[in-house]
Amino acid sequence: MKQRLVQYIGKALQGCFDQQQLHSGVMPEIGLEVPAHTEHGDFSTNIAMAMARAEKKAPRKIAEAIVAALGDGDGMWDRIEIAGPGFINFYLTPRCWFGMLDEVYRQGELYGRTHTGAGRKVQVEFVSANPTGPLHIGHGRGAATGDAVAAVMTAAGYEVQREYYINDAGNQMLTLGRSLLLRYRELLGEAVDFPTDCYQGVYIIDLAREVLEQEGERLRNLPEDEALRFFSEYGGGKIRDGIEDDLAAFGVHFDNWYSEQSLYDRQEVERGIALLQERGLTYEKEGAIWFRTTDYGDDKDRVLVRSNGATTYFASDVAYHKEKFDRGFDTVIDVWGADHHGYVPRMKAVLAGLERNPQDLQIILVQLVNLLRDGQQVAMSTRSGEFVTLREVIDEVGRDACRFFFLMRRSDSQLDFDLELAKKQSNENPVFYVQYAHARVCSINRNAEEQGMTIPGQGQVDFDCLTLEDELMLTKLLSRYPEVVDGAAANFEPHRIVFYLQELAARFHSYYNKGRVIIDDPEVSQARLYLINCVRTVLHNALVLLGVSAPDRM
RNA sequence: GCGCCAGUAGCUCAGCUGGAUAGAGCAUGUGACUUCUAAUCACAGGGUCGAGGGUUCGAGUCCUUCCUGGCGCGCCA
Repeated sequence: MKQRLVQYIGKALQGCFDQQQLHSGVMPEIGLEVPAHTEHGDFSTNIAMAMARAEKKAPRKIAEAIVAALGDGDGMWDRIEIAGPGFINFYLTPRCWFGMLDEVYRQGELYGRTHTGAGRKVQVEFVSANPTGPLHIGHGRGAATGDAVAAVMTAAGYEVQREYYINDAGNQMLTLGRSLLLRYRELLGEAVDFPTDCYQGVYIIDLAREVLEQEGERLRNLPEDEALRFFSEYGGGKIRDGIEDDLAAFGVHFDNWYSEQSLYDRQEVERGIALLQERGLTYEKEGAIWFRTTDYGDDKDRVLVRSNGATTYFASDVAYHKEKFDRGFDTVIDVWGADHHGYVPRMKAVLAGLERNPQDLQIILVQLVNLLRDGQQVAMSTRSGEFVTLREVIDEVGRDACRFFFLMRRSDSQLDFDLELAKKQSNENPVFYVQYAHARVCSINRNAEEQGMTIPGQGQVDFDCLTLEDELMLTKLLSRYPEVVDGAAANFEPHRIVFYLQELAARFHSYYNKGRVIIDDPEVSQARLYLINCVRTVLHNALVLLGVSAPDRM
């Protein structure tokens, strides 16, 4: 709809230039928006004002010329008005709007897909929690956000891959192994002094017990390094599997699990460092190798190789991101906890060092989650091992509520997650509100079928039967859905889908309460059924993007 | 000290990349179930958009200086 209008305006502008009505000859970008107030029409453009400077002419004069050139639009609009300082407002015909319902019907589950991404390859890397413990609630928000961003971008026509980066190299795996080994010995009755820098959580003890049951006491007499290797690998693998299970329970599935260790095994880390060295972006100081990230806006240079010869986490990140682009992605998106925001400048510097546009890497920072129960904060501390796991929250409040809550706010604002509220089956809970709208349509469908009616298809209804203001409003809202998807994709903001859903559900509930869909007049009933099933389609499609189910009854 | 993010109704938050009279949910108050699901709806009150200055036809949105809160500033991962 919007696109068609933009084309008309473009044509009119060209006409004005050709006929010397306007002189600057510069085709401006045509901004078309839905005005906040319905009195200002269905669409509004500010181009006359935007052109005022170049044309050296009053905006309203320019608007008049454009409007004159627009003609009648083949019945697309009732009227066009020039308003305020020079807005051009379009009032489209109901017939034109209701035609959009056929689009929704025809495309069905595909309605809302666009070609904006033009098949460009995008990778979304998210969660990427260390395999040293189970996922907690904060990871859940990252998972919901990353998955929804990937879904939204897929809908917008990008080719998207979901990737999980496993930090399975370095000290932490040894620490995990040591933690397990010590707990194992403890279970065998040894007196163990469990260090504070080991992982404190009870899941470590559970894992150690598992090992004991499977392997017996034989590991006790293994040489230390051999035992450590066993426990590291065993623990890392088990915890990784657990993470994968938890994510599956959350409805999140990755296309690829990428091992950090594999970068070392394939000498990618060395290659990455060498590449930066060849380009003269590094130097040696005090026995360490530094990357001059300050050249690209970072506030300090960063170490790649420590004076003891060990590479840093940053070094493998250089290799990892280099390798991502080698795999042919046009855009790479990293979803990080907001506490890592200090790493953004150095990662952007990596892009510059790789001679890529820093814009090709987008970093979504997800703020921390404040877990509440009845308004009281739930204390959490990863260190002490006292934290609420994602699995516990899914089990308690359900996957739908959990996902919806995580996506209700823009990701860079902090989120209060109240367990009691998320569980409540009441009007305080926005998840059910939206799902209920979907279930209601299904319920009406069942009712209609019981009365011997069939749900109408395209061409089987007379739009002239849709005479109510609410019916027109609903239709307009449905027609905006693809733009909402585009906007959410372009800005990496899945919460826009949530807000749209709430608005659509509200409009539908309101419509439902004002009158009945099925009335004595079969033609009107048919038209209304057609409309509300378009609503159902869009509710369903949008919920799917968020990973939330669309139930048929509640 | 430096940097990043935030500050909008009593509370939690939107605000479509600078547009017209700043919105929603919750909470509060009143009303609607012999009617396709009341997990719903209708109506009402509620604002110095943290503060000051600037940019322009026009600022919640951009620049700047303060104030407040969160986070980050390792040859850790």
